[in-house]
Amino acid sequence: MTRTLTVATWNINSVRLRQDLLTTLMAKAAPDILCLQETKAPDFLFPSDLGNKLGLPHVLTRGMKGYNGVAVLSRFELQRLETTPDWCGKSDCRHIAANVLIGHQPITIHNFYVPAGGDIPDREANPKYGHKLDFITEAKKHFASCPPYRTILVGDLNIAPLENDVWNHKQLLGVVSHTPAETAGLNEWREQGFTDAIRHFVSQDQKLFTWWSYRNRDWRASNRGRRLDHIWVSRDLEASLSHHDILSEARDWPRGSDHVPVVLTLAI
DNA sequence: ATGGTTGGCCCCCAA
Repeated sequence: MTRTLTVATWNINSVRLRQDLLTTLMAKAAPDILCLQETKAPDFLFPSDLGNKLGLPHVLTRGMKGYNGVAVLSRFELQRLETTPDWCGKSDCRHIAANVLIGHQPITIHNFYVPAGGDIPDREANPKYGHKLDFITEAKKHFASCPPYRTILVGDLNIAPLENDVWNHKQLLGVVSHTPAETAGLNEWREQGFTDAIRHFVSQDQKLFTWWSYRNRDWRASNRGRRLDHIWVSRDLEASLSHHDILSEARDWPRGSDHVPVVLTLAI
């Protein structure tokens, strides 16, 4: 029997401030699994009724005070993967993983919030950039040691890997999120057994963005976007890729995030 | 070349 599984990822930039927008997202995209980044809420302050309200009653959170924070909300039962690495030894709530109990064989989901990396693309001058590169290297090594199977990896990876993942490739080569060191690192991580599910549907010669800075007067008119949010699937799931959606309209939702939701449907 | 905005939280940091 074939069924569909729809996964959404969204850097929501404060879950407590934007609960209403999640109701809107459910009405538009109806994901079975919703992965959030930058929840900015410690677990005891994560809205306790949110999952039930959205029809996604199985909820896992990893949050901290003020910064970062990730969550998975699911229509299906989740088994948390407890033995995930402590990335860069920082215990900073940037990753949560679970098995989704669906059908005869579970699907594994990884939800990442990769460090943004600060402004200066130099690890000596800017330790945050070094942290970002180290995080990517650790992630690559981790998946090299346990190759993905029936696995979906989503998140705000804070890197736009392709020329058409940014509004101006040449101008952004020296800007954190599109430097050669970052894009090479992200490609090596993905090559540990994943396919870029969104680029499976959208040709590499098409511009594709998931984030537009708050610092533009009119994000749609200037369209200085970047594709920072990604969904990858393990290669065994490539044949199951069914369709995708990038909800650019969400950038105009009242008091919205600077990121928009990315949605993938699989026929499994 | 610079500045532009947002959120959380302790008057500044991170994005």
